Amino acid sequence: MVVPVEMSRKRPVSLSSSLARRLEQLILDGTLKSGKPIPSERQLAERLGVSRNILREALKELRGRGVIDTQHGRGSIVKGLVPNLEQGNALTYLFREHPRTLYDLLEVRELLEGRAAYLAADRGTEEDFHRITHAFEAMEQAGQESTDPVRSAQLDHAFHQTISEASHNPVLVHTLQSLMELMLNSVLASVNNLYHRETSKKQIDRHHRQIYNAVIGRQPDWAQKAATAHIRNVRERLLEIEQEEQRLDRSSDWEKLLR
Amino acid sequence: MVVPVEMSRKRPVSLSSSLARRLEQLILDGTLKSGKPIPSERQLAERLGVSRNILREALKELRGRGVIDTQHGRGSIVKGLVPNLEQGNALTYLFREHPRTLYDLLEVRELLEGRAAYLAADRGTEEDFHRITHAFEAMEQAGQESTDPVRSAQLDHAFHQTISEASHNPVLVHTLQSLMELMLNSVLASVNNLYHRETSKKQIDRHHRQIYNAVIGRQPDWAQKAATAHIRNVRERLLEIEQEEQRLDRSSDWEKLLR
DNA sequence: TCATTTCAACTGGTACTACCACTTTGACTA
DNA sequence: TAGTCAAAGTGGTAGTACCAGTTGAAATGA
Repeated sequence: MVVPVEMSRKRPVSLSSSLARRLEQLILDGTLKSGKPIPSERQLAERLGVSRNILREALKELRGRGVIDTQHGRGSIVKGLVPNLEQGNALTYLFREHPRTLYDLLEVRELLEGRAAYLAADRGTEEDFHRITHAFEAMEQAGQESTDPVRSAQLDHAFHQTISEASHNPVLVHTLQSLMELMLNSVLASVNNLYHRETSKKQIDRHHRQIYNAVIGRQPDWAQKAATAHIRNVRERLLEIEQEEQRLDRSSDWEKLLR
Repeated sequence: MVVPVEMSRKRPVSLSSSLARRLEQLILDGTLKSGKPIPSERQLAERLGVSRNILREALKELRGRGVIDTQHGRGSIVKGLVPNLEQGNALTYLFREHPRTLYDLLEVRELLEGRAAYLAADRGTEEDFHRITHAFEAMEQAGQESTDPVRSAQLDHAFHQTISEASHNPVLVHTLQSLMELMLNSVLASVNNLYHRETSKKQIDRHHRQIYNAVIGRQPDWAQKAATAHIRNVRERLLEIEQEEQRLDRSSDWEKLLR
């Protein structure tokens, strides 16, 4: 009921403003995910222990700043923060023209995933670990039952994303997300090839298990090492695949795939 | 073939938002003069024929846009209109109100700059080194002559950018660029503070020289170590500055109490 | 059976009232 | 004269009631 408001600002912070702040923090932490709807005003107001009036003022503030989008009768959705990181245009062009950029991307991703795993092991909460476990088990189970490469890629992505979110670094999360979207949008087909090869699949599964155990076991250094090794492995595999394909079809499978 | 123009206006404008517009118009017309107080909420609400709730939401919008300034128990005054046009991006606010995000960003930047320096030392061409040298010398020279913090920041940025470009990883370059734009647009003032402090400046110059020498000398590991240390140092300095500013805020509160 | 209509239960938008917290002012007191 | 303090003004919150779009599932029609 009574919500303590701590502050050290010049002027006393109004409840509605600090509310807006709290909501933003929730978005940054990933509790409220970009693109997803947020609870209704009545629910939120009750859950946060404030009147709907004041909750509305807070939402108004977020809305004015473009953080959320609201429609009468439907609800509000998170529009996402850090829009400047939508690097779509410039880089999608690059991918079309120079497929090798994929390895450059994986080079960056290797760094970021490693750091994310480190931080996740270091400052992830029990709830984070719960989500990670859930994603991991879903991935393992699907790996035994189904052979659908698309689903595998999705679960893979989900697993890595839960880990990055456990890092509690929103900039890291959003950057990785941007890179992943870029990758999935442009070269999904090639990535899927990985899951068709038994040797690759086994290796990937082993890496995933290493990452998972290290994070859950709160072993930051191991987690980082496992994650970087994982991405590096993916990168090398893709390189092999590409060379193979080039041998088979000199004239570019790539461009067809990327178009 | 004539297409009604206003068909795209699917969403009705909420009363509170249009109210905010009307109030802004009143300010533009001079009815509400800059610096002067505006009528109380109760008066305004009655005069405009709306509920006080909705009037408050409108004021909240103006307040969020920096058009008016409100104090509990006193009232609201017009701060002036059109303060900053490009303020639109939520990031400016985000970084101002959530300083932690800045450290999150620098945490990511530390990784990327380190890797960029490593790669630059490893696979940079002579031409790259030429550009880096050019940028480095310009920075050093300006450091002795001028004390313009803005120019210093620009040259600093240019130096780091030439290095990242020497990494020949476009994804890395682009990601770093995005992060830098984010930072410069939002917290330029704070960053500039760094160049005002002699001790900071000396330390920064030393780090830059270390990075430069390591890259030019083709010492990837040293380059990486120097670059990460550099960014980490910046991060810690900014933390100090922020804490200082918070102390200043509190002391100014004391003055107010004594007066 | 399938397409259509209808309606109930959501959602956000607006109004009104009562009260709390802060600031200013000025009359009253010491 | 200097200090006290209470009233009246201000913005801040809470709560209720109702209006207005949206949705989806049950009821209806062909």
